[in-house]
Amino acid sequence: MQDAYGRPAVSYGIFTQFNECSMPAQTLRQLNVVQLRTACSSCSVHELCLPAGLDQHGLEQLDRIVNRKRPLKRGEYLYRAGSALQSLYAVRTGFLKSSVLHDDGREQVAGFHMTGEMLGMDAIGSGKHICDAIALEDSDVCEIPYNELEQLSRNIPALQHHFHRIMSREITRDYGVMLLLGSMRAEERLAAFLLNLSQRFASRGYSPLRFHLRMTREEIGSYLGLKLETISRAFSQFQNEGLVTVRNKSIEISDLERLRLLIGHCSER
Amino acid sequence: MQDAYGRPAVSYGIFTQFNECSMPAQTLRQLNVVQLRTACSSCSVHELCLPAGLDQHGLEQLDRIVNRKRPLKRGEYLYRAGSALQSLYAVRTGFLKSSVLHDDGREQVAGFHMTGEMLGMDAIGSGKHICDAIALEDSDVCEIPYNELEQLSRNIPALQHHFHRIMSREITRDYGVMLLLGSMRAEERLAAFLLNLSQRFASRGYSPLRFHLRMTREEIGSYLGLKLETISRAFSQFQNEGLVTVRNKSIEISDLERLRLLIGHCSER
DNA sequence: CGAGGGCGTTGATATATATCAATAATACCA
DNA sequence: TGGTATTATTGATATATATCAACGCCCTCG
Repeated sequence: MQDAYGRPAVSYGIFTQFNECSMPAQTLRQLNVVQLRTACSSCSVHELCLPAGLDQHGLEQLDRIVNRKRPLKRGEYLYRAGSALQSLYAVRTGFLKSSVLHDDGREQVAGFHMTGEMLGMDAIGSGKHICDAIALEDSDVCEIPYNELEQLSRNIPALQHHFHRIMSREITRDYGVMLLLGSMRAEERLAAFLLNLSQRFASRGYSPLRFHLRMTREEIGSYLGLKLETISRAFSQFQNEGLVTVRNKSIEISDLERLRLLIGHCSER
Repeated sequence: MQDAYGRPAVSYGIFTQFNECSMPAQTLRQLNVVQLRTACSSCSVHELCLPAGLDQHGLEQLDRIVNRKRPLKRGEYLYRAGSALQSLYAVRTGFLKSSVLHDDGREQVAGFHMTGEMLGMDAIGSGKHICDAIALEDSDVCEIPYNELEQLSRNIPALQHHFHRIMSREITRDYGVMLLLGSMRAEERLAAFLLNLSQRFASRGYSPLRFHLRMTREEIGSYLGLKLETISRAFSQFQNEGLVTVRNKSIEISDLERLRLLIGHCSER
């Protein structure tokens, strides 16, 4: 097995097998499922929205059950913890977070979701969502009614398998986060986080070295099990060491390799 | 949403909806899938091995693809990270752990698995297991060839749905662990862990108040993102406060309610 | 029965990160 | 446009947990 973040062999990003896509989001935004599939058949920015391996007929069937949701404004909820499962969602454009809430008010960000990624699978077990999903910027999602997906995937083995893979990768990602939370120190965690984002941006055709954070330091901290001040300090530290140039939410990775090396060599812990 | 561990509304145990079963493991051990289902139809110690809602015919079909594996001795591997996905596994009797490995040698226990729980779902995404699964005591598992399960679940909607629920609950559990690792202090984590075990033992008909830990302090620590000394100290602390009586691996919970209250009231963090 | 190794406990100390606090930069909104 | 709230940075200090170390208890196995 390979190391946590940034290394291709094991991907802890939710859906990190996006390696071949270089279609700009601008274009993606316009297309429906079938069009997308057609336009970019080797591209997998379509974990479910347009699964690999579906034939034309399958795609049309899938397209029929997928609805375009009204776009979300920044800060709007896609769903809330406790609400009944109706649909799974795939991010078309934008950026969302999932957060789990304690009853004592503590919040833990469980994941960030970007174009092509699915969310909502946590609700299948109990029929209710266990976390809030909130748009971190204006976002556009498509909605896949869960019952219909189940039914359709009974008829389309490739869809069924693809769906299982998506669920499984979410589990894989979660294990990666556990590893991160359970055994990495602050700087390692942040490095891993940046590398993961970098990779996810890259596979969507964006620069892996320059990107814009959509979340606050506090949200990063929550995700990484750290306080916002610690995130801030770690960023400053990276900047001092010439690893990264940080200006608010703009990130430029100056030395990807050293950032990678940092993980696992920061200390023994 | 409810609190993390020990509260019924949200269950972070892998498969914690076992509430109605009171059949001793001794009996369970003898039975095959169909027999079990018949013997204990309201009992769900059978996340997959005998899914709720399957009719007799469905059960027979399922039973046909499920193989009994040769029993595992303590310390034996059920599978290793990197090995190809062949089957998913359900614990018949015994106790296992899953652990994820860094390349730098760090190990993180990602979960403990007891009777009726499934493991191996992490491998569906990539076709390879991403963690090691190791028996912590002599164990007996049944093996469900993954391809056949997929195929069968296309014909049996109840099985399909049940399988999805299992995957989803694993995700739910993982979110709970993230919450724990990301926002709880040492004593809260250990309390949550004990309450979770308590609940899982209870739903299998064992005492929720007295049980035997199958794992070492080090393994608990790894799971909870803490060092073994910290686990040891937290146990001692609980004992001093009259919450728990600890004698090596035997645990007796003396004050379940206070143990519950400890979570979220330990500090603000 | 006795030796040895793994496992667990406990103490002293070190250290990473949280907390508290002040200030600065930025974004948002009237 | 300016004012205010949010977000980010940085410093000083506190604290939780890790680390290092010693010891004792089992359990196993010769």
